[in-house]
Amino acid sequence: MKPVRIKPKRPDLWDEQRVSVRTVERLSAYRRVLEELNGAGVEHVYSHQLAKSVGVTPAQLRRDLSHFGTFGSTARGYNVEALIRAISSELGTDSVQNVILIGLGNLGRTLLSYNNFEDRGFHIAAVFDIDSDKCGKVFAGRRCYHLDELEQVAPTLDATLAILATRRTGVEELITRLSQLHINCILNFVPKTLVPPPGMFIEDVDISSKLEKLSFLAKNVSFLEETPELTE
Amino acid sequence: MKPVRIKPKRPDLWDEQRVSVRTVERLSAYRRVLEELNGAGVEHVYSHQLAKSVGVTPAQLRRDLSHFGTFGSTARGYNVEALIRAISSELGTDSVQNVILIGLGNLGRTLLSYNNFEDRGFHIAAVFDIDSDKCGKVFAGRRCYHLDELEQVAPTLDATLAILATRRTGVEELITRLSQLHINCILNFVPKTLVPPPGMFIEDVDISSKLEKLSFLAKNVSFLEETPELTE
DNA sequence: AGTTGTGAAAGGGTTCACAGCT
DNA sequence: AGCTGTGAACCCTTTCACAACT
Repeated sequence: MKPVRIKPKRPDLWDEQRVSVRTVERLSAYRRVLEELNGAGVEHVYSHQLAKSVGVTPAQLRRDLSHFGTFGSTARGYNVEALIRAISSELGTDSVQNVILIGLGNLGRTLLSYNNFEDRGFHIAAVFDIDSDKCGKVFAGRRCYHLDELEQVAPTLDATLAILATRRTGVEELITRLSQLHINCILNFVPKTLVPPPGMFIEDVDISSKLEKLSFLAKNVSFLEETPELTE
Repeated sequence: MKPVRIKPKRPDLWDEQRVSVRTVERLSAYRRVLEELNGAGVEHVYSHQLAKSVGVTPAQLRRDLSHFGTFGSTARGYNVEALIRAISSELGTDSVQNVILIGLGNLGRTLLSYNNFEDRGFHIAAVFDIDSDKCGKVFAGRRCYHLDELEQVAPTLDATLAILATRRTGVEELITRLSQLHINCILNFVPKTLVPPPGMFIEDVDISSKLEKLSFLAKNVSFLEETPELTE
């Protein structure tokens, strides 16, 4: 997996700054635990505490954060609220982003009423489907448009993210249309392997694939890693 | 991420055989595309064709497969059906596995009626919830039990996999109970970071985290990798 | 005492490139 | 001609270990 070059928000990091995608994924995990700590009234946390909760090594946590700046203070660790703000800023979730949802079947409706998105800085602004019975109606506070209206409605929403929860037929054309609308980030629930056009990111959510992974692990139990013996 | 030592199903691979978790994840992707090819009547496929459909390099595909045996034939490539069988066997999905589902809210019901599981070798055999209104009733052909009955019912089902789709409260105790029932593989939809007890695997499905990753990528567009120029 | 941030080393994963084969 | 499987090289990621600091 190739690293991503990050934009030099901080001038002192200009030249060769690269961040691994794995680091970005862990950022989410850190923030989630930090939110829990914040809710519990914790103000400061050490890298070994946070690392243990997330399931990584303290060194990894410190290295991950070091790509984006210096957030810790010696002997007091990290300020929880400040670190939440810093990570949110990096992830781009410090202000709410509009997302469009395509496909209003069982899964689509479940996603619509899934509060976790709003908590984490994403707002499903509009829904599209091909079923004319659904179009024009309002689901969980969001109006459903016909997919044919995508080109008219989407540009008014200032969305760069789309969630795909349709059937398998016609997904490729849909990807092309989204690409033309400059909606370049796709969260894809359709169980079909898609080759993204240049400049587009497709993130697959394949639940069966995760089950397959677990199934493999269950069969091949002998682990290399011993218990890391992290002390609190 | 540490590699996993695989059991020596083939004696010729006994000694130090290790497989990366990433390799296992790609196995799912290969199989999915192979099923599509099989459905289209394709009998043989070259590594560069299959690799392109999946979005990996041909070398990577060949290396991944080489961990499990020799499946290709020079000048004819891979037999699609044989490779499907081989991968299924490695993943443990060559026969149907029972899975239990805990939590019958919106998400749980969506998962229950999600056909893709059955197609890929998994069968949700029973459902558990704490809502007494649901208990005793049948949802999408599966009887719903009260969570209190978990210890009585689960052992009769021969399940090693569980899907968690409950609320956040009480998940930790649930994990402990599952561990005691030797259900060691958990697909977790609860947006809470859980530290698995020894011997247990927890695979998180955190949709918001995927959106955060996409959000980061959208902000940091400048990519290192150029288009790989794979010729068909 | 105990912490963070980071060079340097170690470890793991991917790609190259080619021998051997059809 | 063109393919697979694989040693070896390369690259990326993680971990170690310590200087600087409180």
